[in-house]
Amino acid sequence: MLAKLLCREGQTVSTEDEAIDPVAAAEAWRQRYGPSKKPTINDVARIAGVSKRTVSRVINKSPLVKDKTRSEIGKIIDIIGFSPDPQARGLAFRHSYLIGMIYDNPNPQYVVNMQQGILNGLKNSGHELVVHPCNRDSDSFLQDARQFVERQKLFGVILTPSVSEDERIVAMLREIGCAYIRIASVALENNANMIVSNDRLGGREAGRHLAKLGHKRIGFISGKPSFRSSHERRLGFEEGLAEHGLELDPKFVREGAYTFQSGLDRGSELLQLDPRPTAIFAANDEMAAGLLQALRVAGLTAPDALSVVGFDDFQIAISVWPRITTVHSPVTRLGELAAEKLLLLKEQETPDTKEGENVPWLVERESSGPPAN
Amino acid sequence: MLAKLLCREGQTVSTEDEAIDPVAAAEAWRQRYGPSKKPTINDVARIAGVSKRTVSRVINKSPLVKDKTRSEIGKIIDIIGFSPDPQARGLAFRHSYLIGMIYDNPNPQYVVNMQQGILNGLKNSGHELVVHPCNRDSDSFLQDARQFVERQKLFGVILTPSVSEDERIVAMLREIGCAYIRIASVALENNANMIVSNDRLGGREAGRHLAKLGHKRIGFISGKPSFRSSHERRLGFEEGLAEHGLELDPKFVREGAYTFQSGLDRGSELLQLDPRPTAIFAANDEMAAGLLQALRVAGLTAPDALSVVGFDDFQIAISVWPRITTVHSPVTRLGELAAEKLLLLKEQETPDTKEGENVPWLVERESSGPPAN
DNA sequence: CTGAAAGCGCTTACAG
DNA sequence: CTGAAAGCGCTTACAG
Repeated sequence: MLAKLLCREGQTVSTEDEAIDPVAAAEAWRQRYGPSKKPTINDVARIAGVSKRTVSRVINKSPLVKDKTRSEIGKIIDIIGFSPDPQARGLAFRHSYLIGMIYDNPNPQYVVNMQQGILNGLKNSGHELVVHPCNRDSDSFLQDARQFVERQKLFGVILTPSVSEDERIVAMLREIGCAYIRIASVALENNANMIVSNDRLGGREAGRHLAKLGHKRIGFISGKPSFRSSHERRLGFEEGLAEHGLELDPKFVREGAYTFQSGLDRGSELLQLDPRPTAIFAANDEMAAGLLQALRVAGLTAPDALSVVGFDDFQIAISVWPRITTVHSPVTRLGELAAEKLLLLKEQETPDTKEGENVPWLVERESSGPPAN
Repeated sequence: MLAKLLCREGQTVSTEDEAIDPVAAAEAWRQRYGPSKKPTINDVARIAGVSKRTVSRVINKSPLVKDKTRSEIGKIIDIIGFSPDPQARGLAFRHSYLIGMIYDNPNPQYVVNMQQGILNGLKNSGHELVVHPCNRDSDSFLQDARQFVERQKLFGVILTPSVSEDERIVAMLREIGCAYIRIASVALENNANMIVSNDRLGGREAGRHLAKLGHKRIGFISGKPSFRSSHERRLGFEEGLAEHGLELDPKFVREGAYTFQSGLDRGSELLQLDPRPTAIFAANDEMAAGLLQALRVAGLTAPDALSVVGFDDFQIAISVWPRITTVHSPVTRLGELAAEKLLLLKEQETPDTKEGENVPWLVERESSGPPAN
């Protein structure tokens, strides 16, 4: 019947008791304008024979639409390939569909993995990721961040360590009403805004590992004190040692900066001690690699002269020799979770957070073994 | 005089022969609404006593504005802190102020350095960077990219290797009229759309270096054939060798994949040859590090058993031992240049490209030396 | 369950 | 050199 109607000159005809076929009308539209024309909400409304208000309702999943109307509009949208303009939508909604990632982590692999994870979590949500490195020590730090968020009217923001630990920026975000998720080694505030990587648990594994191997003189190279993760990794490490009746001797502890060079420098210092430690836990792989370099410079090798354990499990851990026993932190997964949580946050839904889901784990490699003496 | 006027109840009064002081009016506005109110073009127009059309003209640097009007409006903008909403502007202009970076390079340091460079080049331009990893082998590769560009109505796009070498995506961008800059090892099309890293020149330095050291049996580990940079590095390398009457023996050439593991695997193969090469150029640092690992596995060391040269000069080159002699490629600078060129491209200006500005250079370290035999 | 009108914050012909 | 009106593609009270 409809087929017959459509045959007349390829046009649909509507009479009082016959409805126009929306599918056919949509196909005709696509036919007429070719594949490159981008339809608007007005095109959809015209084809469907409804107001754009109604189309808007189906876009925004309002329940106040008759099922039949909804499904017809849905079909038309599919056929003509309509997708609402995020810019126009954003203008009306007073926000954009952009997620900001604000970071100051110096490790490229951390940044890229995190980005990848966030992007995974954003997939098919219609949101895009805009990246924003920052410098917490800059005078314009807060102002830069604020301008970034306000100008782009960001949908929300994901903060990674160590800027995620900065209460100033968090206060600012709250003040301007910007949704945010903080990724950090430990819960810094109520769960709704946090993704926690539980670095302490990872540090504990490192401590247990070295203790079980029989080490007694055990050293530690930290990150900068402004990095909370470094604290957590140390606390966990000490817990792991304590389980075996050991404790960290302050004279075997040095402050690094999460860089290769700091691992090399602080490592050299520790190696000059007499007696020197038989094992050292570096708070990240980059420093552990530097420590390995220090060993070489001193004419020593791991694990016979010194056991080395790192944290992160990035490529560097398996690019050096011996390969580094380290704690694996699921960075990409953290990014994914952060993105998902941010999306839920805006939907006012209560995120069903599985507590303790992210647990780092130990990866044993060749850089650690029993103590020599 | 004006001061007196302003004293009356803090209001400005205008009489026939006295103009309102726009500065004072602007300050009063800021006073009244507090620091968090975001002004719009209408606020500026109202305070200045002009139409918003005129304000729009000064925002867009139209010459058709009287100097006095322009400077007054400029002052008001500064005082009340107006900055045009990119979303609204974009809606009217039919494009956004977002730059897309489309990449498929597997090296995190490359990606992060590139991003940083692009961001540097975008600074204070009012544009933001949205990142978009892609997979050239995916069926939806082209469609994904197209949707990304069209949905966000991107201002322009920066393509990095190897996706920058994909003619399909470039054709698509041209078809939909999206401005783009391709970053690549060699000019792939007319200069206006290219930033060239001249990898061949870098490869030549590597070749000269090993030739000068006296090596004769020289090997090469390439990247995947789909990476143009690998070709260029090899061609340059052969040029450098040729200058000294040497050429690459095919039996010392292996195909890697720019990864540590491929450097390890292909390196092991080359080391089993008899006689084995006395020097190997790996087309990137990651593979050179893998090659060093292969040496260790074989009970050999660099540079006495084998000289190793890499390419990139990333952190890995100085994290391993011996530190890798390599070719430095100014990735961050390339990103910066790409961003600047893209901005100029849209302004219809002819970019004044300094040809051959980006020249990679050799960095000598401990992994290379004279041949043993 | 649906629609006509106004508005988000800008710009662009068109007049003057 | 400047302005009133319409428009970019959406959404939101407000009616019905």
